[in-house]
Amino acid sequence: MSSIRDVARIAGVSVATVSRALSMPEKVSAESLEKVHAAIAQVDYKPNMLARNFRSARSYAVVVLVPDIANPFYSLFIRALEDRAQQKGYAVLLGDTRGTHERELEYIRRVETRLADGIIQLRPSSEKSLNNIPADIPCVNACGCEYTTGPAIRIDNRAAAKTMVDYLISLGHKRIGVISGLKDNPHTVDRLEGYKDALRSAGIEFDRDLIAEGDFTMWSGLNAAFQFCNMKNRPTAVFSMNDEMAIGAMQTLKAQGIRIPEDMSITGFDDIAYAKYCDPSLTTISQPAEEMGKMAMDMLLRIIEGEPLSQTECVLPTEFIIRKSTAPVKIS
Amino acid sequence: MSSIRDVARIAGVSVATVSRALSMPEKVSAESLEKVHAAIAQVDYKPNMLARNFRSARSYAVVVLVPDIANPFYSLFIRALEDRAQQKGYAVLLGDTRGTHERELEYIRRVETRLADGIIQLRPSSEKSLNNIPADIPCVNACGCEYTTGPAIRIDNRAAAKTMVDYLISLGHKRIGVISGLKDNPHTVDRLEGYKDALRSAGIEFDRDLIAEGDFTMWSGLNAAFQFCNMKNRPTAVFSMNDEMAIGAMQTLKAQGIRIPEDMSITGFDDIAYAKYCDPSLTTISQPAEEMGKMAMDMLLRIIEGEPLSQTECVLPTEFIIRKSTAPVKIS
DNA sequence: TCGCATAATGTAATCGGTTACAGGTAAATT
DNA sequence: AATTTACCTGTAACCGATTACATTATGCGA
Repeated sequence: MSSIRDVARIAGVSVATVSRALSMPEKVSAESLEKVHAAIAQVDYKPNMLARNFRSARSYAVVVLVPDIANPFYSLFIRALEDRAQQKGYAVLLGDTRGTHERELEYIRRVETRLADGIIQLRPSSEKSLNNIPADIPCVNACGCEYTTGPAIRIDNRAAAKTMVDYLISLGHKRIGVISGLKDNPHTVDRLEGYKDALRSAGIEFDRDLIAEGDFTMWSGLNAAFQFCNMKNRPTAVFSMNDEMAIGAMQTLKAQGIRIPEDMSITGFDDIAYAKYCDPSLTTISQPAEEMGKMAMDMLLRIIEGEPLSQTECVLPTEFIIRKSTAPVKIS
Repeated sequence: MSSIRDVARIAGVSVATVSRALSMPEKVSAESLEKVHAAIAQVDYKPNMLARNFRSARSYAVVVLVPDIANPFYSLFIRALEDRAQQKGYAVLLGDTRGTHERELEYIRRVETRLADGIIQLRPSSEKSLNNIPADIPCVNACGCEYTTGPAIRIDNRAAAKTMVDYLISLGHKRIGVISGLKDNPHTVDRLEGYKDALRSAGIEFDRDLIAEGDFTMWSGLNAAFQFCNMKNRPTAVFSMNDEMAIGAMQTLKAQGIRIPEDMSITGFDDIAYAKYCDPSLTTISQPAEEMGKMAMDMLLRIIEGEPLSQTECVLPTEFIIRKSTAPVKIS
C-alpha cells in the first residue's frame, strides 16, 4: 500500500509538499501540483485516514445511542442524523443499546478512547433516570423531555398530549383510557401530565383504572387493550402514547368486536409510516423527526468543534393529525 | 489527557511494560502489574484507540451499506449485524445510501482510506446491476440473490416465491396478480421467476398485464393496486413481492370495496412486524433476518481477519406463514 | 545593485501507541 | 562452578500523516 512518502519520491518533491498539495493546494506551485497528482494517479495513492485522525486527535465519528433500531420511530431519526453527519464529513457509529445500561457504557467508552468524538442520545433521559454520560463528553439528546439536562432537542410532549386529549373531550368523550409507556419513562411522565391537564381543564376526574401500562411495543399495546375490553364501564376513547401500541390495541379491539371509531376512538403518537396505512388510519401527533435529527447533529458537531451554542435546548412544534380512528362519542 | 508515557513515569516502569500490562498481562510480573494499575487509576488513563488502530493499520469498524434504514425489513438486519459486530469488538458505520450510487461510493472510499475494514452490502446485487465495490476490499452481501457474485448470505427467493404462488393456486386461484419491485432489482427477477415456475407447473399461461410494478414502498403498493381494481377481468389473488407494498395495496382494495380475502387474496414477503398486526393479518414468507445478519457479519470478519472461508455462499431456509389475507377463490 | 517581502519548498519533530531486540537476573541443568 | 534457560524489563524504531521552522528562490522598490 502506497504512502505519502512513495508519492513524494515519485513526484520528486518532499512529503510536506504532497501533504500541502492535498490539503491546501493554493500554497503549492502549479508545477508541483501537477507532479503530485500524476504521482498519486500512478501509484493509486489513498491517504491513510487513520494516520490523519490520529495526528489530529479526532475520529470524525459520532455514536448514536438508540434503544432499538428496529423501532420505526427511531429509524426516522437515525436516517436524518446520518444524512447530516455525512454532509459534514462525520461517520455515524450505530449504538443499539437494546435498552441496557451495560451496552450504553460500552459505547460511552468508545468516546473516551477517542473512537468517536461525541454522542447523540435517543433515549429520553431526565434527572431521575440518570443518563450516565460523563459531563466532559460532547452529547446531545435528540429526543428529550421536560427535565432533560444538557443540550437537547425535543418537542413539548405535555402540550401535545393535552391537545390530543382536548380533542377527544371535544368529541364528547369523558371516559378516556390511556395506554402508557413504562411508568418511569420520561415521555410517559410528560404525556401523562398532558392527559391530566386536559382532564382538569374539562373538569373530568382522573381515574387510575383507566391507565394501562405498556412498553411502546405493538405487543404491549395488544395486551393493554384487553384491560379495557373487560371493563364493566368501558372507556369510549383510548389515548395511546405511541402509534405502535395503538396499532396493537386496534387488533385486540377489533378481535373483540369493538368497532373503531364507532364504538371506541383510538389515538396514537409519533405518526410513523403505518399510522397512515392501518385500518382505520390513525389520528396522531406528528413529530418532526427529520428536523429534530438534523438539528441535534448540528448542535453536537458545533459542540465538538468548539463553536458557541446560541441555545442549549430547542423545542420544536408538533403537528396534530386527524384521521379516521376517532369519532364523536356514541349516544347510548 | 494522560498518555501511556505518563502512566509509565508514575508507575516507575517503561512504556513497554505498561503496554504489555494491558495487552498481555501474563508477561508482566505481579509487582509491575500492580504498580501499573495503580498509576492508571491515579491519572485516569484511557488508551488512545486511534493510536492503537493506526499502528495496527486496522479500524475495527465495518460499513453497513443499506438502501434505506427506515425500511423495517432492513432495520431487522442491521440490528443483528450490529449485535454481532459489537460482540466481536467491531463498530458498525451506518451507510444509508438512499439508493444512490454516489453515496455508496463515498462509503466505499472510507474503506479504501482505512476508516473501515470491510463492507456488509444489504442491497441485492448481481452481475447485471454491478455492485461497484473493488474486488480487493472485504465485502459480504447479507441479502443476495441467485446471481450475486462474491461472498453472500441469501435465501432462495425463487423457490420461496414459487411456494407462495403454488399455495394460491392450490386455493383455486388462476388469475394471480403480481406487485413487483423495480424491474431490474435482482429480488424482483428471482421472485418473478418463482411466480412463473408456479404458473408453468400448474399449466397456467403467463399474462403480462397481471404484473404491476412498484418499488417496495407502501405508497407504490397502494398505487399498483389500482391497476387491478380497474381491470375488467380482475385477478382473484395478488402476490406482492414485499409486505409493505401488500399493506399499501390493502388500503386501495378496501377503499374500493374489495373485501380481503373474500373477494381477493393478497400475500406479502419478508414478514415484517406489521404483517402480523395489519387487518387482515398477512400471509407471507418469513426471512431469517437475524440469522442472516449474524452469519454475514461472521463471514465478513473472517475475511478481514484472513481466516479461510468454508463456503462463500450460504442459502438459508425461509418460512411460509399462512395468516388471514388468503382464502379459497370465490365460486362465481 | 542591494535589501526586503513574499512565495515555494524541504527537513525533521510530533502524535501515542506497539513491538523487535538487547540486556539483566534468577532458577535449573550439567 | 559453569552453562543454559526462562522470565522480565527497558530502549528505541516504527506506523503515516501534519506542520513548525528553516531555507532558498523570486519579485519589487529604493
